[in-house]
Amino acid sequence: MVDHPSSDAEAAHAEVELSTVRLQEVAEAAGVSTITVSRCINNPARVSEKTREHVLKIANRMGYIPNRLASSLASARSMVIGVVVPTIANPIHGMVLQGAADILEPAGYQVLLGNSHFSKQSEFELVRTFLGHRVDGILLTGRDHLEECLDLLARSRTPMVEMFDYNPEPSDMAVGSSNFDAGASLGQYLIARGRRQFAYVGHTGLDDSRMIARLQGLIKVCEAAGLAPPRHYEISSDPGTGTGGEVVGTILRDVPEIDAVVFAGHQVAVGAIRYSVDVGIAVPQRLAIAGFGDSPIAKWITPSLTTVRFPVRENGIEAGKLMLWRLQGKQCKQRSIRLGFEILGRDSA
Amino acid sequence: MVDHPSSDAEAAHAEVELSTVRLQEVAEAAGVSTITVSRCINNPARVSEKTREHVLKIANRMGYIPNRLASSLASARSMVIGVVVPTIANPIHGMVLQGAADILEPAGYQVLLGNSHFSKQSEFELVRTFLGHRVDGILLTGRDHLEECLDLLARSRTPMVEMFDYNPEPSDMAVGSSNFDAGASLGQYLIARGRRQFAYVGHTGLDDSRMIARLQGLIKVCEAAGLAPPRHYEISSDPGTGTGGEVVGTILRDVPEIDAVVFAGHQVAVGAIRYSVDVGIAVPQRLAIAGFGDSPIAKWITPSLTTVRFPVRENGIEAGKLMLWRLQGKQCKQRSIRLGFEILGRDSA
DNA sequence: CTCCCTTGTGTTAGCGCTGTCCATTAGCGC
DNA sequence: GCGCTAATGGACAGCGCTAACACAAGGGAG
Repeated sequence: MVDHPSSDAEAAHAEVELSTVRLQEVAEAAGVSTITVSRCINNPARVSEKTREHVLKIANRMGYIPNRLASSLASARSMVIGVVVPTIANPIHGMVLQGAADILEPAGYQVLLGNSHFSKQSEFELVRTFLGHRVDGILLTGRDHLEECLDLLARSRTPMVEMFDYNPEPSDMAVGSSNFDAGASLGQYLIARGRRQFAYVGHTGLDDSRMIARLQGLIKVCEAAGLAPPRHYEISSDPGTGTGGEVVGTILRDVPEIDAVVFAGHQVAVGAIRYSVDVGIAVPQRLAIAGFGDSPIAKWITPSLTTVRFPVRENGIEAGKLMLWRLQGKQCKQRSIRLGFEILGRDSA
Repeated sequence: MVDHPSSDAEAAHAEVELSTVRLQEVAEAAGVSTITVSRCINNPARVSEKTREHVLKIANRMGYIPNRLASSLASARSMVIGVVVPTIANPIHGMVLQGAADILEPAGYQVLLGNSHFSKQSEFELVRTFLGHRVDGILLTGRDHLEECLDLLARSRTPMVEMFDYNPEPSDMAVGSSNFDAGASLGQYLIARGRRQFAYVGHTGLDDSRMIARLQGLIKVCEAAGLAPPRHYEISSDPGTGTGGEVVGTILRDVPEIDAVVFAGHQVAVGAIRYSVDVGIAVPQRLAIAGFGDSPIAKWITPSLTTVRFPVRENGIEAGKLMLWRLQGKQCKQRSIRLGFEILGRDSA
């Protein structure tokens, strides 16, 4: 190990142009080979403590920032996880993402984000892009994907977790609550409280598979209770144009006997409560209103909204953990994690 | 250009193991050099149409996905933008991010996300990490950063946009509304409606500089109107432990003459309205309540919250545009973009 | 004193792609 | 025929890092 009396001056100069500080410069300044510097950073155990300290001190002083592109290329590990959400503007997905990031970042992984805008085609293209970046893993939202997308993922052998929907037979790994069960439980809750004739309102801003699963759960309990199946409506819920409470009017005009409306989401359900109160429909006396998903609005509206709470943040956390397990080569205990949910019985139903 | 009768068979085989399809394989299958394939993808104009079509068809058939790590390393452009937000679980930042992504993704850039959890130190570390990934640009939230962080950014010559706060003298580029002006305008609005004695409640979940700028605007108009400066309170607003409406009680006990409370955020203000209604403080007759930032809850609570709406999504969009301009080498018209805001006068003040 | 194993460090050969420079060809006017 | 330009494609040398192997030194067992 050679002593470099001039190394301080060199370091000061190097700091001016960060881009020029390479592993090799650090190695020269420290009087060791490049691989030793590399090991000091990535595999400290394989270097003697004395060398490590010396090298790291110099690397630090020179303001060395390892080039992860080069490192990833050489090692075939990018330390990046690609995450596809429908839209990050929806706080639900923000919370999932936060949960995942809170697990992945401390482990040294960075999150590459993509918004699919509820398009499976866009999702596929994002997956392609992510694979181009050679991400070490991919987190997808929902269980409904393009065949080609799953194919590509499988062929590329990139670990993948489907979030937000329970899937006992995932194409790789999955974590989420059962939307079917949630629909069934909410239905049971309503039936137990005397409701007999349901409408179900699906809407944009939620992917089809989850919407349908919730409906199917509802259908099942209706059947089991000997009730008519729920009337199925479909609306758009662009935040700008209001949340489509008007559908309540339509429903009651169509089928006056309906005494409970279940909305696929909570925002829309809140809009429906507003509307009903405004036009004088008594909630819950005349009409029960319920939804899926929770938020402060659901709690604070009058009457407050009966809804199903999903453990959103936990979903991201568990997805991150599954991914980490896989990446660290540990034998996965299970490929699919089932999360619960909770019926929040409030005033609207 | 040689004809390869067996190229189809080769392609089928290659598809099995995606990881082995390299530029060179495509080049061989197409009977051209690697650089020609590269140009077909990145610089189509430099290749004759005939060659391009032929090459792209083969690349497609082989399921070739360019390795962006290698490409970035060789070209010194990663097509990745790093974005640091305090927490993506907050829908405000989700919407900003969405705006930015909606501009950047169509231009071929991907977003690498980092959560600083309101810590400037974490922000700095994320910036270091991002620079390690050789991002082409960085978007930060707020105008308050570690000195070292700005230094590093400047030395690395990485384009950077500060979002969410107007800054006429940004260290690189900036976009946002003036929080000082927003505070002043809200103050004027309240004074015009007869309020004379203010309290201002800052809270966690918002960085200091914005909170203080809003307060300073308020102080200015109080002075100008010959009123006493606002009383300054500070609370924590962890979503779990409620939104601290109790501070209203404290304030009125401290200084009963206070007739208007301005909250640094809207969630907390909504909590304060709830509390006031519950304990029988007449809003707005006895006490005006106002906040900054808008959301459905602010509108739907009774009484509805008077607040300041910032153009959140536009913030992200403009930040993305600024970044793109810079990256495309166009002369920036301006380094700092000032966005407006809107006083939403509702029932609470 | 050899053998072998462990520990620490170095050498070599890429990872997959693109910038730069150069070679070839064709088309044109004189 | 010549030189000129423009269009097209190729050879080569890296980008900055690490996996794999090589090698030296030291220590314990036989």
